[in-house]
Amino acid sequence: MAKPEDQIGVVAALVRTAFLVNAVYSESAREFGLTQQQGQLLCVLMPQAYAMGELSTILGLAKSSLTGLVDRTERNGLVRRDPDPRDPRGIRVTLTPAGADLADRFYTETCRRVAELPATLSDQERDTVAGLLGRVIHDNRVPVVFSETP
Amino acid sequence: MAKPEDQIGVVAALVRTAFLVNAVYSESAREFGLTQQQGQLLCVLMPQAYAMGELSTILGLAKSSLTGLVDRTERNGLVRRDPDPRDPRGIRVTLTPAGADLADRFYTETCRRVAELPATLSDQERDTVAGLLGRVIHDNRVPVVFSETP
DNA sequence: TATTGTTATACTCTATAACTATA
DNA sequence: TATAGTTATAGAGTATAACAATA
Repeated sequence: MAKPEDQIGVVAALVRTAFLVNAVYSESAREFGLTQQQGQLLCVLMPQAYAMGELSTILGLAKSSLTGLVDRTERNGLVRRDPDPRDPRGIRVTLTPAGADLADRFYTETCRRVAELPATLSDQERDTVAGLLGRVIHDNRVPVVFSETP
Repeated sequence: MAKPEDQIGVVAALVRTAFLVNAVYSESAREFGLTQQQGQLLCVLMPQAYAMGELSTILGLAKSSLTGLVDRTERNGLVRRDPDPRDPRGIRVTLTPAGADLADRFYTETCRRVAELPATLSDQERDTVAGLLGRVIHDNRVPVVFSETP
């Protein structure tokens, strides 16, 4: 039972929730032999391929940081650089079959773990949180780094 | 206006909110010449000093990772290693005056930015989010890496 | 000239294993 | 023996600046 003095403000609630989710995400990635960043890259690529510049924007990283991340993930056989047929300068980063398989499994397990976090909320309370955070996400134009229906 | 098809599940809501808050936190730290990790260390140390092992638990890092983080933050003049009077093996990591000052300013500005994220929610909706996430935090024993009343 | 992506360089962050010093 | 913390090592993540190739 939450006592009144347990009530925290929305800022601390958001920051500490982020810390919690982050820890769960990292731990899940780790158990699949991924870093958090590589796991995030795989999740972004699940629905479709992207150019380096697009990934840079979506993930909020400098382009050269992306080069390194894709290098390492490619070296692990999880993604591939395909030429962009419409622009010889560009490439499309795509999941390999092994990458798609691992992404599926990582995604499923991470969803399972994150879903456990609000275990003590009622179904209706979970819907309420989802709806309100969904508006925060929408209004702040958060990129789709993790979609519920991949 | 959120249309029904904008409704996302609680898992995606949590993961994408974490991504958003993380980006804001990092960006704020960066503008104060801090990394996200150093900023987090300062925030944890605002209310009190801690031993290395305690910080390791609070931040979820290996002890040797803490050694490096404290080394770099100490080199920047923001924290200090004080001997633990009760155990010559132990130390207490403490904010220096410069560190306390920077922590205050970083904390205040970060709060301001995070508080803007739910700008389009009503006061009551913000309270609802805070209450529900507060329970998630409580039930998952999230360490106090960021308190609302430092 | 502007855009796409990579390279070179320099840090920071992190973990594992081995170590020192003290309880 | 167990605990507190550091060192050694290796790799991953990140940014800035300079670069190459193409539009």
